[in-house]
Amino acid sequence: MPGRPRDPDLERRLLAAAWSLLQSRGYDALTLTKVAAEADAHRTDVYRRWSSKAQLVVDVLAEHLPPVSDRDTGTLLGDLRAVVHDLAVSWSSSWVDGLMGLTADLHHDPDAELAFRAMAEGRGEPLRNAIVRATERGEIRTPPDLSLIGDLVEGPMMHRRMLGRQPLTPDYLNALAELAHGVLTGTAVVL
Amino acid sequence: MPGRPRDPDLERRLLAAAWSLLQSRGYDALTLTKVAAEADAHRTDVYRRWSSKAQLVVDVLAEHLPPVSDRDTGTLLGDLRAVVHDLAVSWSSSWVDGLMGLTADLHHDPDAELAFRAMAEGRGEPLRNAIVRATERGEIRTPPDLSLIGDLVEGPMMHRRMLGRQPLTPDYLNALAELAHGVLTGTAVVL
DNA sequence: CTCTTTCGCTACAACCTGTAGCGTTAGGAG
DNA sequence: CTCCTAACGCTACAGGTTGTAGCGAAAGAG
Repeated sequence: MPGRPRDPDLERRLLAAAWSLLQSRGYDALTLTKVAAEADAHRTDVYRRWSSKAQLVVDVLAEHLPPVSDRDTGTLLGDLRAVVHDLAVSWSSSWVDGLMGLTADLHHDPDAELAFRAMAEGRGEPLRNAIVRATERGEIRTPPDLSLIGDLVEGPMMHRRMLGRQPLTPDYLNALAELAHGVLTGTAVVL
Repeated sequence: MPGRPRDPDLERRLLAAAWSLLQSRGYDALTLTKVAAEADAHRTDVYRRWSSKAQLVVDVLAEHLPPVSDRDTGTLLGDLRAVVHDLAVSWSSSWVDGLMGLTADLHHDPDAELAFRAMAEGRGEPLRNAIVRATERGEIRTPPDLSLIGDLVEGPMMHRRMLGRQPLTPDYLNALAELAHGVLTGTAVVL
């Protein structure tokens, strides 16, 4: 390919600047103008790489989101507790405030939405794997509706953080894990 | 109070214009400039009444959100189904897309956030009342964590609509109602 | 060495926001 | 009926963001 190659350092600086601004000011206050300024670059450099603020932020999140563990604890309940805990770390971060703004933008940005969904999908894999393991172990009889379970695990914490703006306490997360466990195994849930 | 009284018709026109724009274009595309234009008024008229776009939209929503029924069906499960169904109507509306943008703005708008929370709080009352009735009926032994139950009922549908962007089917809603019923009564949930 | 693409930089039109200021007007207070 | 005050109609401004365009200069690929 002829032509001057892209400067990888410039890209790195822009991503770092975006991440920094995302943490300190939040998504809404994050501006491509400010990103460029913080990266000591030009606004046009940002537009040359990302077609929108949402695209940029999705890339930034994919790079910095704390991972969801996928280790086998030996029991379904243990796995669920691990997954719930790791998801809660992300939902407890200060920048989740901005997640609302991001998902709002995704509605007019099909490409960014696709990238975002791919990322979200990947973060749901540990939960699905835990269910597969539990099924092989015999802890689960009938195969569950994975989509519903996903909503069930992440939905309440999303609701609590975004609308209720309350913290996710260990007790709360434990209740969530036991709830999912009860639903998956068909046993009574005692909270 | 001396002085020229406010024009109630002007207020009505502005609210109607905002509601119209909110439905057709969504929250993000809604602009105080456009609201004023659509209402055949001046931008300053909007600023004189609401201090921000979020405040205006909260007022609009309070006026137009479909209500949540609070009637006694005779059984906890029936009440839960009714409440879940009514909540789902709101979460299925097209403008929920804009809810993300609104809640994003609420973060820098304490007054609007307060008004929004008051509204959200009110919409949670039918659920709480249903639990009270079920407790008096003897369907519920130990008083549940109302906050958790609220997250449990509304969280999954919020998650499904906002992140998954999937529809809320009758089966899905029924599963949600039975889930809440199982948790409240301490019985096994069979989905 | 040449050619192509990126880069640095400036500039532009378009839009929205929030505030200010001005006469004008309507209606309550007296 | 006459004040007097606040709302109204309207214009204007400063500040910010967006997206795009264009240019010469630089850096590698071929």
